[in-house]
Amino acid sequence: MVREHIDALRAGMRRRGALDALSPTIDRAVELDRNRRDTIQAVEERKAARNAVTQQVGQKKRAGEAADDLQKQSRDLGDEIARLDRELAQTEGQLNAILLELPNVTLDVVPAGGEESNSIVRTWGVPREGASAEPHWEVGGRLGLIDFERGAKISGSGFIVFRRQGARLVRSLLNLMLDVHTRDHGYEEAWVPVVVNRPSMIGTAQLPKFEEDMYGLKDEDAFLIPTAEVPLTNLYRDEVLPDSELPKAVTAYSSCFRREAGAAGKDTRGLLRVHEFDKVELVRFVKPETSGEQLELLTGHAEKILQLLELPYRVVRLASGDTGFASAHTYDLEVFAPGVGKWLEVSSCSNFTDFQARRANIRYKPADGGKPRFVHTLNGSGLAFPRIIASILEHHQQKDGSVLVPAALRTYLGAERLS
RNA sequence: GGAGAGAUGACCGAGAGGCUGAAGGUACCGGUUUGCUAAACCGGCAUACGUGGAAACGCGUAUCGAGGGUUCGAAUCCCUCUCUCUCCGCCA
Repeated sequence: MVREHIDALRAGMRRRGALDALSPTIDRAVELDRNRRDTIQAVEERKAARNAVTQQVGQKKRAGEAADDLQKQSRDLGDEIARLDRELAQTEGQLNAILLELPNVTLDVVPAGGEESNSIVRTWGVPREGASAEPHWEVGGRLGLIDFERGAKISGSGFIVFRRQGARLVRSLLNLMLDVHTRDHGYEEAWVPVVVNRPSMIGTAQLPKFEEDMYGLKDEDAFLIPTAEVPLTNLYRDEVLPDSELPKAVTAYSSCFRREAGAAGKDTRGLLRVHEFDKVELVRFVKPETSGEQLELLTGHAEKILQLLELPYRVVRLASGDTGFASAHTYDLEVFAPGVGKWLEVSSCSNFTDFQARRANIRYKPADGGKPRFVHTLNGSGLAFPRIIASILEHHQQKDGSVLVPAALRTYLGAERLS
């Protein structure tokens, strides 16, 4: 597959600004592929020969004759086959390892370049003046909604305890989001494990490249999920979906776990970057030719929540170099937090094209009866809680120090104000 | 955690070292016939990789949960693992 798209692959890596780094790797892949096919031919030739000899042995034995010479011939071929098979396994292992390290090729709508080439696609709402706003860690602490100290005590830095109305706010967000996505946006609700095995992590491309970002289990080859994208997408790993079920949309709330190794000190204050957080995730399995429009749809679903929460936000199209490893096209949703004076990423909506589907082997059977094809997968947060909570505490805070609860959340929260 | 049973094509289910990519059935697709529905009959019906071909398709290899072993030869024998089921224990 790589063989046929080698030029597109090179161009894609160039747009990510990664061609220099990956060019030798790609050359190596081409070489390994050549090597693999040569070895396959050699080994299969010998297997065919052995099968023929072996059959003759059978005939002779049945006829009551000896077949010592043929048996020796077969044994010799067997030795050669064993050697070539080992060689083949090694080549395929190396090739596979390389392919797992190559990022997805971004779509044509995605500009080349790094972060500086990101573009704001649209904005919604009006950011509030920063001067009047208190940072969320102060609001949260003052109102007794967030207990940073005890979170650090019982688990470590970057673990949060929400209390009283703060805890209920988390529960309210979870219910609001799942209700809207299932009722208005047509998602099937799922509740998924937060522990997944290695094949699942490889399927959605967290592994092998990002193992150090993950919490691994000590006694088993399993991991805590960094996002519900992993269990949701892997729901259909190694399966063939009927055409009629596409597009398939699933959503789940889950805790998410990230080691955030190497991120120390950068935007880590308060709720901005934590090791465990809550999120409602949206995942779609779609036909390849529809994935472009499906990304717009999915992004709209996530935006809807921000609108209901009455938080000003902007939609940013990421440039190739800033687009995640597995993604071909990503919109980041950024919400404004006036207390910290920053736009915070609360959702990353991505079209993975067939990148994850190939790794996870997720296919569909076309209605015309053709061969199964890889689906396209998409996902996005809808939404991640901590930064949403930060923004709510900062954007909706009132002069008297209380926080006005957005109308959509009031019945869930059972209050109009956090105070 | 302990003891036992099992895993074969979309599904059910035979096979117990060579003649088995795999009987038979169901489902599905095409056809024949019967004035409808139904039935009967005939035919088709796996995937991946390699290779040849413009293509139709041909050839080769592999695949009976996964991986290893025994053997000239493994769906069939042996080992390990995974999963499912039953019983016991423990447990929210």
